[in-house]
Amino acid sequence: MDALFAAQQKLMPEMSELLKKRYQILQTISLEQPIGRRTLCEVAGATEREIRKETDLLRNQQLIQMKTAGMTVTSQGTEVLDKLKVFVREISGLTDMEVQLQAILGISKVVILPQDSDEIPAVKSHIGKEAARLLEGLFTRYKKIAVTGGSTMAAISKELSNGKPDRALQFIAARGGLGEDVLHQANTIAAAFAEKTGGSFKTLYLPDHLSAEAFEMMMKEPVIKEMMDLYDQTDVVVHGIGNAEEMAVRRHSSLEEVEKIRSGGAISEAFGYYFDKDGKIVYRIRTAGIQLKQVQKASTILAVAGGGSKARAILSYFKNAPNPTVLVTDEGAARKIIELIKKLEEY
Amino acid sequence: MDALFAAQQKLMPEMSELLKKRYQILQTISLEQPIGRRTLCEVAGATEREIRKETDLLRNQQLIQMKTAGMTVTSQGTEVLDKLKVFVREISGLTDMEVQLQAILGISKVVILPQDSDEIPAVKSHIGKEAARLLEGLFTRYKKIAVTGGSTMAAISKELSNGKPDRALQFIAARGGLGEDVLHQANTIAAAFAEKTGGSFKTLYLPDHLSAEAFEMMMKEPVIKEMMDLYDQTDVVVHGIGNAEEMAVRRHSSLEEVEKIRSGGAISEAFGYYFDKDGKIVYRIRTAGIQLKQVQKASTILAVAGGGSKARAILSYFKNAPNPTVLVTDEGAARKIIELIKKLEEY
DNA sequence: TCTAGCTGGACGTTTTTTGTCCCATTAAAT
DNA sequence: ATTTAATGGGACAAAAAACGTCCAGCTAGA
Repeated sequence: MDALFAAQQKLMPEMSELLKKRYQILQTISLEQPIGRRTLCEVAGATEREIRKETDLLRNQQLIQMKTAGMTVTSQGTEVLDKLKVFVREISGLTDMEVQLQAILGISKVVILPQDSDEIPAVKSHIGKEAARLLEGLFTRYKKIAVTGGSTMAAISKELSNGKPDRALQFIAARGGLGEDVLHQANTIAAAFAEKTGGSFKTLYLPDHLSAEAFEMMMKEPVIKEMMDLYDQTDVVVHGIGNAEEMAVRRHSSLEEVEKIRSGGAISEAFGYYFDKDGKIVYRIRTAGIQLKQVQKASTILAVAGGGSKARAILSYFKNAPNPTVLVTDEGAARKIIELIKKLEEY
Repeated sequence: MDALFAAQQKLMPEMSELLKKRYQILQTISLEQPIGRRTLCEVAGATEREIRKETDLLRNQQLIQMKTAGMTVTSQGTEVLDKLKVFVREISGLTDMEVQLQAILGISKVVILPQDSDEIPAVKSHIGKEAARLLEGLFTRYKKIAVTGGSTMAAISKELSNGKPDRALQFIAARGGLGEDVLHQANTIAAAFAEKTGGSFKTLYLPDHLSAEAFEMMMKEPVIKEMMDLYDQTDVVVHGIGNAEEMAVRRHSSLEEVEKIRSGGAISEAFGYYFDKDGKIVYRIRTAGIQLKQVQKASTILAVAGGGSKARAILSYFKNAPNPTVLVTDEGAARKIIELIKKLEEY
């Protein structure tokens, strides 16, 4: 970092935290605008008084404006956001952590966003936005994109900008699961991606859990076979990473399954596969969906997951993750991962 | 200024004041070390609590250390002072003001130091230090230096660093006045300069006010004549600028003299000359001392004066000041001068 | 027309800051 | 050797600021 900034922080140590806090608030407003005070409190994880104090200041500084519909960021505000982006990352030590994580996880690129999405819901949007930007950067080269479900994936779809539509883009639901909340399943996400980008989408309506016979039968259906072929041609895979047990519960897995997952020591889950602490596959849902081999064949894989609670899962999944994977995560998860690694090294 | 800093200040407007305050405290400690809390309060013009709060912070930041003898600046502290020097000047708008003043006063160089020496006594030391540094820069080229009296000049002598002694340096008392406080008269100052730099000094012990006859008589004395010759060879003149009336009072001038000064509309005083608002000479003390013509012949002239109360005097003196003059002043005086000029322009 | 969500005002209750002592200690001066 | 004047640190009541929390009035959109 610049020596001048170092000196500045030496003389004003409180500056760092203050800057981060205000930046985060301003950024959240920018993302959710127009947004009211109360709503902002919840989404930014702060008390009403605090939000009020800061937003009053931001208004006096002409960085935001307050209308009856809610608060909006002014042009000056977006400019400030833009100018300070790198700086905030720097003083949060995010750049350093990104390099560390790249080494730890053995992948070529990690993007870390400030704060912890477990504590501050708005961080999920920030992650979504960053992932959306990265994904958009791939659109010119790659057109066949497989997407999974989950709230993180939903956040990405929200942040995809409706730029010039690209009809060639094709979003493929990576799994046919109906176990989850409709808004967060792969099918819905694929549709949302397609709508935002002007592309098309392919869905797969099949329950996650099928008996062996039913499964075999279905796989012979032309509609399903077609999807299987698409998976083979996939250029990009975008997926979240979940905690094994949480996912099992959310999917209403049978007791038998839960037992397998538990006894196998499963920690993480991604596109229907359960991994243990060494990244070995413990169990996979018998479902129509993308296969691990097919994922590994993709040119680029975008793994998106944030929050301290996801740290162990991320670490587990990346033990054997394909090399071209890019991870988008947040500070909370990143710090926890580094902490876990340090503890491991001590023993 | 850098766009990044502008954005930073937009988001944290309180930063600017805070930085200036802490910097000033740290700088004062650096200048007066070792210094105790109480003493620092007086010299920095702040309450005990405030000083205490800030010094506690500075200590936690390892910029100063507290011993029983007083507070001292650590090596980190001096480094921070050094790094932030330009920055503090920038955010105080001093650089801008310097350019403005150069134009207003019609001279080539102005140096402005933060704060107002009327309010904060320590600022006088800062002015002294800056003037001392400038003067030291001239030592290699110029050896014959005429100095006047006054508390400002005394401040310079205090801040002259005892670097490698230069026996060739010669400090000449510009006037022989005995009217003032001994510590602040030209003779004492010349001696102090010489002691700090390892040079020699020439003094002139003659009362300021002499009858015409006595004056003529004395001028024929060889000791005096020698001084007069020295004035002709002077390379550098360092002088303060005073308020006319204040000086008259301090010098215990006769009623007759005071009347002349008053009726002439004298505003400023420098090396025994009194100037009115247009820079015209209203009166001069009949004394053995450097002549205005001799001052004008010098290669460099260093005028040093600070504090809002000196603004009018500075403006008055510089109406006709020699071009190669360099002015060292403070923010208080500078702002007041610019304010006065603005008012003048309005009418 | 109605309702949900927005801002701005208000106010009692903490929490922090502030002003002001005194005290033991130490280094210098007598 | 003794005094003196300065130092940092501790303490505490008073003042000020910050905080949590409510309500009123308004506006945009359903």
